[in-house]
Amino acid sequence: MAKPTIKDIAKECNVSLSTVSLVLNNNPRISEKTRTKVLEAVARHGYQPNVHARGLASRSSQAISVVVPNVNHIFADIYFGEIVSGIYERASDQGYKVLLDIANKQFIQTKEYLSLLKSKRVDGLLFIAASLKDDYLKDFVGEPCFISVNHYFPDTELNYIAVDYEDSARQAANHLMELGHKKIGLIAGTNTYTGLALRDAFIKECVSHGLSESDVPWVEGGDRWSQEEGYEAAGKLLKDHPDITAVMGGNDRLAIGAMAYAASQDIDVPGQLSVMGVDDIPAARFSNPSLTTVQHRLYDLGVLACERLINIFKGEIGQCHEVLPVDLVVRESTGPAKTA
Amino acid sequence: MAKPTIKDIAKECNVSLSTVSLVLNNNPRISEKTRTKVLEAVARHGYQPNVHARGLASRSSQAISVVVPNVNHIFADIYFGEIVSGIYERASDQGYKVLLDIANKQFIQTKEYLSLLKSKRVDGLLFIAASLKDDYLKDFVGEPCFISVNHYFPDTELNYIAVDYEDSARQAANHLMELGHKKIGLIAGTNTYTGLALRDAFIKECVSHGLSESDVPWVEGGDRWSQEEGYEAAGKLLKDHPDITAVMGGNDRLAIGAMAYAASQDIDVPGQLSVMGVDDIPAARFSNPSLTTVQHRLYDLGVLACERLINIFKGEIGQCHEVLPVDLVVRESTGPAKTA
DNA sequence: CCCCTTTGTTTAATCGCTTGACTTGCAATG
DNA sequence: CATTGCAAGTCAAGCGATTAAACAAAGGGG
Repeated sequence: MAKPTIKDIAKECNVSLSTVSLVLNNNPRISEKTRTKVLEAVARHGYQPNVHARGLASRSSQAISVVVPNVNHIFADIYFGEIVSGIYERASDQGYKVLLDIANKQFIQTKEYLSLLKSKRVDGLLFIAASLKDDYLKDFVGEPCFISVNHYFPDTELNYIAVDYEDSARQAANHLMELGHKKIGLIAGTNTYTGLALRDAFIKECVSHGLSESDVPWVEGGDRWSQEEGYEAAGKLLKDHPDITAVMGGNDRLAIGAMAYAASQDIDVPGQLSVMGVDDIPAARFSNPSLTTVQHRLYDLGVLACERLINIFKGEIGQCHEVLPVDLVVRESTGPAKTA
Repeated sequence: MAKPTIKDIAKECNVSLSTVSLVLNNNPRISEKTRTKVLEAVARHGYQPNVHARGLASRSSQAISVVVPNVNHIFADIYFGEIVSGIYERASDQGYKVLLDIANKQFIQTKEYLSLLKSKRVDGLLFIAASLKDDYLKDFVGEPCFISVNHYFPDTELNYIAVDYEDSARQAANHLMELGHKKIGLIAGTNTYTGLALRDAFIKECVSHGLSESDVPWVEGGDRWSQEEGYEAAGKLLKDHPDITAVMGGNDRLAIGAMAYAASQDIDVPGQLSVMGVDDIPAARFSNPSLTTVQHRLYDLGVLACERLINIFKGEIGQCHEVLPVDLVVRESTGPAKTA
């Protein structure tokens, strides 16, 4: 029989349509006997309920969309892969499918992110790490079926979930200050609010421990948060402020770039210069010297983001403004400040 | 009005349900006048047809699933990102949505890849580069709504589309032989049929130009096709065959690893040893020396894979067994064989 | 002036499932 | 013994579109 329907199963079992449906939805009102009878017939025919009929009647599609930025080679960055994997994990074990969307011009101009919801294609959206200029996300204010992942917009009520960039900054600042560093250069990515938050929190923490703002000079890391940009930025930083004894990178790749610059100038790390980053990407462990950093569990972030979205679907929570703890990971690239 | 339906639009325009539907589906039998009247109402209400109602009635879902292997940090490899981006591009401009699936244990054991089709969740599937042991793909023999991307199974009728690994091998072999190399080491990934095809074609080409099989020793590259594995493999190769003057990597990462090994042993590339790879990943251009390689246009592969699948949906083609041309890219890492 | 096309629109059947309201049979209760 | 309560099912009304087939009006040819 081609494509059996619920009707075929019902007929074969001598029960009504609705009984089959109830069995399939684990309704407790069905006796164990009929239940197994039905399930056997289902297995025998390899029956799969039609997802559209189901979605139409139940007005939910058991699917979410994951939106990633339209960056060239987006997935070259482990960052997204990790989060997406986490999302996929939780989604599939909760019976949700994952749609992939890329926030390209068409997606934004046609407001496809809203169409997806209106057309019931998905029950909700997860936006991964947009940048400062993605203000179209404001369309989602008041819309519960949406969470911004690892990004947030100050002064809005948008749902978000992110790792704690401010605490990352504080832990990093304290680690360096405890090692005696009194003049610390910062390479900051400033095209995201989380990047800005990291920069500001870092400087603030330093100042609150007695350093002055001029003891914490910072330079722009660039939009791609890349190793190459870190290399450049470190050069600028050390040229303008030859007396800094430590460099803090806005992420690990910037930090690794900074170490590469140090190596190119025969500056010993950590002997003459301490360097640290944020994220704990795999490369951080294998760099030479291995990189001290603040670990962000991005896979877990993905898992949790998905979980919160589903929590919202189920009405278990009404909104989501959550921040995940981070951990300092001390490796070889940081050491006591050299005494002048 | 909450969530307008086709009925609301029809009422407002004083036309029937079907008229609106016909307009929405660009049926030419509707007059220009009614068409614009309807479209205006649609725009006014921000109406979006319910995807489930549509799918139920039209028995198609305008969505495809892209299945990637369950590899840790899968997206760390640019490889997949490129193909997926290409697929997304063509899918969205043809009005198809893209579902992301990961071929993990659950996905395979529950035969979810079949359920997706049976439940009409998607109209078709694109499997990206599975490995030798993924024989469950045989379930798709005779199933048109499926294409294996950059991978194929010999002796089956499975649809596939892939870059030309055999020609890659031939071009590489000829490039090295033209430079005078007479003893060439090969680092081969052997956990995919394409990897095996590359290895066999490379050796065959060399032999057909007068080398003997012992002039083309090969070692296993490992399952991850990684730089680290390339480093190891190069060591083994050069230890067992100190007289080789060139190394061919099964992909760029293996080749870059081999170059790293050469550097660690103060072997000059290309002065003492030529090294080349396959793929032309971005890093190939930036390695030192820059890497000679065979370019695989993976983004284009993704675009075409998606196009072929849609061709099949439309009945424009019945099957797909296609191979994409590749191009030799000569850079700095290969040179004339050193004369003994 | 009648019949036949053509063009534009409507009618109505369907797609396959969910779900609140209703039935039935039977054991327990007062 | 009539009544109540409950467990296990069934009924039937949607859900919101698509799409043959039917139909009405307008034009065209003889």
